[in-house]
Amino acid sequence: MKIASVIVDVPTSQTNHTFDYQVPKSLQGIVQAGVRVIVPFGRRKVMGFVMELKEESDFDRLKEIEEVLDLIPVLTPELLKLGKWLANEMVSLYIQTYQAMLPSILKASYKKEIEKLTDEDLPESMETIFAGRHVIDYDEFVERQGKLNELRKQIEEGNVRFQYIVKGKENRKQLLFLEAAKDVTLLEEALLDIPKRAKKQREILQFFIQNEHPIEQRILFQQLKTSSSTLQPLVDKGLIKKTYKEIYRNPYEDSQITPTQALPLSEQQNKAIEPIWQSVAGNLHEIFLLHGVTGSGKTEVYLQAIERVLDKGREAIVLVPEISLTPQMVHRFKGRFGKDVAVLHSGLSQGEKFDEWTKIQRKEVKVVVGARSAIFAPFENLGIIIIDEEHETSYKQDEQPKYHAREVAKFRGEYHQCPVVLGSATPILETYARAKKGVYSLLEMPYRMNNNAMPPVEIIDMREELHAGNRTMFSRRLIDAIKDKMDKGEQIVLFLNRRGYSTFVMCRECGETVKCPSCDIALTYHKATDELKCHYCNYHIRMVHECPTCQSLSVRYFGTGTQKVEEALKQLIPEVEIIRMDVDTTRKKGAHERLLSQFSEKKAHILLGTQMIAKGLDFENVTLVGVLAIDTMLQLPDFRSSEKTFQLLTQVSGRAGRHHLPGEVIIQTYTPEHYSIELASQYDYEQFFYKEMEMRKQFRYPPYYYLTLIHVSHPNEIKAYEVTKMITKLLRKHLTDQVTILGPTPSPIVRINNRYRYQCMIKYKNEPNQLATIRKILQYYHDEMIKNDLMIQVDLEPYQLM
DNA sequence: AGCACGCCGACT
DNA sequence: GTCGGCGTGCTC
Repeated sequence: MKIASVIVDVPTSQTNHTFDYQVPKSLQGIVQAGVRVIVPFGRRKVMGFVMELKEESDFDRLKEIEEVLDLIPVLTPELLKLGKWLANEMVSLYIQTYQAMLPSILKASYKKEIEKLTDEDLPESMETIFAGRHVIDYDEFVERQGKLNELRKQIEEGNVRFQYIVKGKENRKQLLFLEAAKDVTLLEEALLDIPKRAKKQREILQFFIQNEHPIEQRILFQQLKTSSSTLQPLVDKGLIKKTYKEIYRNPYEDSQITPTQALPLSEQQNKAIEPIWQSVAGNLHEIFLLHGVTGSGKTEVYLQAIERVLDKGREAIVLVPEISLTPQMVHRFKGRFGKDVAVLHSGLSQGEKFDEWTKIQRKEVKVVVGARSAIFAPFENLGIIIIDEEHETSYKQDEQPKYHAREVAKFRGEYHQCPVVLGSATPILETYARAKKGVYSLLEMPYRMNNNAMPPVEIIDMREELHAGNRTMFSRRLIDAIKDKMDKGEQIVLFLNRRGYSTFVMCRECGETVKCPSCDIALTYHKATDELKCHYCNYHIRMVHECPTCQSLSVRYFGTGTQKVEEALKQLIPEVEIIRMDVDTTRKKGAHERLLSQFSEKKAHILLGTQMIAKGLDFENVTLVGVLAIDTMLQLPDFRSSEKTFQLLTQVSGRAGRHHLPGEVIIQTYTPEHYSIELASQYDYEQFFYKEMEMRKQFRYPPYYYLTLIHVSHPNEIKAYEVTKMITKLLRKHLTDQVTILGPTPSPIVRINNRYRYQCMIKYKNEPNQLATIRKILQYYHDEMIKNDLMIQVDLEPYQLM
């Protein structure tokens, strides 16, 4: 096996294939499929992944692999295969797909250096840049106006050398430990030789006579109140030696985790778990939909299913939406499986993620709980994959490769012959339809634990409030209910879909709204900073008080954001304590956890927030959930808007009365008759499913048809339009007449960051030519995409039509 | 992507 | 005759 085929880290379609390299003698046996290598590529050096080893190549004059970055492959044979499949399926590049499977810290970093080889002085302009150093950065050379032709001449003359440096960025965290370098008896002898007045030295030595285990230097110094000046003589005498120990960064070090035992299962839990256990026992690949209402005890089913998997010596992946990867959730898994659990989520630093990933790679853990990308955990003996809240949009990656974790889970489940469990109270229509058809096995858990009823939902028609002269954003009913709960010492969750203070700012004289100069979207007023912010790019300006168009002073706020709700509520109920949770208050690391624990310690009456409070939270003292305005969501130009509204309402409602205290839910809306709202208030998923399926059938949407969205953007609107038009034309020409091709249409937000956005959509049932055609189109526009700032993005089975 | 090669106009 | 601009094509 002297030849390796390598996917190189050059993300273009022209290099989207393997390149063969000779494995030099010194690296034979070390280079294997799945390791990262550094290879010469043209004049440069690049990182690459070894796909396979082979004896022969079609290519002569192979170059040699220069360096191997891993001793243990970072990609298992399964992941290599998966990446290949995924890249083809998603029309993305192999290298992008493989990078997406690994912690980002494993991406190579590239540097160019200039090294001075002679003791003689270089030309003066170069000497000033070198400033006495031997090696400088090429980028620094260019930045400081270094002359390239001069550099070239010096290279030719052999006075300087030009080097490409490729490095993995990863480093393992190491700590300095001390241990005895000799036998205890020898140490005792040495103790006699140490002068009496060297008191501290004797103390240190005595410590090691009594403790044979290595100790961290920092801790020893703390304990004995000494420092390295005292230690050094002992090290010099060879009595004590320094060692480095690799440790893992432990993000959960400080939190106390109480071990838990399996809870007795309810009847419905038993019924649901039995088929999963059978599938685990028989090593059968089966896809389950666990359709259980909020509070029905799905997590306990997951935990006990995993227990069986671990008993068989196999491993488990649990995916949770990023947003609900709360400390509460992590504690449940750590409580049950202790040190066998690795946790992966975006709140971790790059280094922490890498450490958790390393534990998986080394098989030091058996269970991984994580967000989307945890689906690529490098386990080799998977026994179950669980996707909780499978309808969550965060399971679809919105960058290349635009994969959905569910599809990856199916691939891995099939590969390992193990069950995949999709859990949700409100599965997305595609999933439920498949379960109904028998493609997935449907497991129903229609009741809450302890037979708690779902909290009753009251719908308040805000139009009537307006007629009755109530111009505030709170219905009289909601205010009364809030006061009532506050009197009883119970807590309230208020949900609003908008952050900021108000949704837009408009001039009453001329009706002009203040818009972002680079995006086609109204700016949002943020009171805390007195700024207008664009939520799509990071544009922000001071609040304007004079209309930019007509110079009148009638600029007013419209719409409602979380900040404004907080303020308005404090005016109505002065004694109320509110914790506000949105992107703005949780930006800082750990803020999320801090706010939640403050609320659970009853430091506030109300938890007010956006999307992020809708999911997974479980506070026993919450008895009222209020939804302030759901209508904005229903009006979104997206075929899933009804479904998303239904899901959100159901989830928010589930936050109330989860324990002993009965709960209630109040939904304020201007469209109380909409079926999503009405059926969500009755907790009737089934009814909603049939109703929504009818709509989907009528308008040719999933699950009846598959969708592909092709999104084109360019700084010039006409160009963006023309390209999109051309693409629709090409599609119509090459695809069968069974498909519907819509477009070109402007995106819901036509301009973001000064780029105009157009799109076209393909609706199809079965279109074998589709991927090949799309690939050809991308090929056709390839040059323009690089040179002309054109962007074409392909999204198969999109989640968002924006 | 990044780099060389090659062709063309400008200028010591 | 040489330098540097950008278009074209290749990288095992």
